[in-house]
Amino acid sequence: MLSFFERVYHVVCLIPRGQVATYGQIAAIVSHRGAARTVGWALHAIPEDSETPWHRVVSAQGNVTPFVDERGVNIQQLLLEEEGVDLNSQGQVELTKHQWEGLARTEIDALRRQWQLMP
DNA sequence: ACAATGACATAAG
DNA sequence: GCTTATGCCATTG
Repeated sequence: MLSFFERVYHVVCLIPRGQVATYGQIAAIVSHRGAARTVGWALHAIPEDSETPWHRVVSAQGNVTPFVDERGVNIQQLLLEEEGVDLNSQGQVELTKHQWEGLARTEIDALRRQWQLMP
């Protein structure tokens, strides 16, 4: 039985390069609707050497995290731009262009079965 | 067991 | 547009 965090990481790894997903989207897959906050918590807990593409997760408005490094550079924005995801003047991802379509019902069900989640 | 925390979401004013 | 308030849920102290 994978922990909630591990499930989050698993799903985040499914987000294709050049696309982004919202916290709510992830939450809807790994748990019930409403676990969005915990998803954020899970991402916050990601070790830096992890290969999980956490930068492909943004808020429902397309906002990236306010986290910046010592030089004030927004890591997430940088990583996204490297993948060809453009942000508007307000530093938001254009969800209409880059939002991940998510998983098909059948795929979600398969994952849930794999995780032994009872809906 | 309980309260607090969090990189959220949604609805209402 | 904005600011609140409320719901949500796993983890941690």
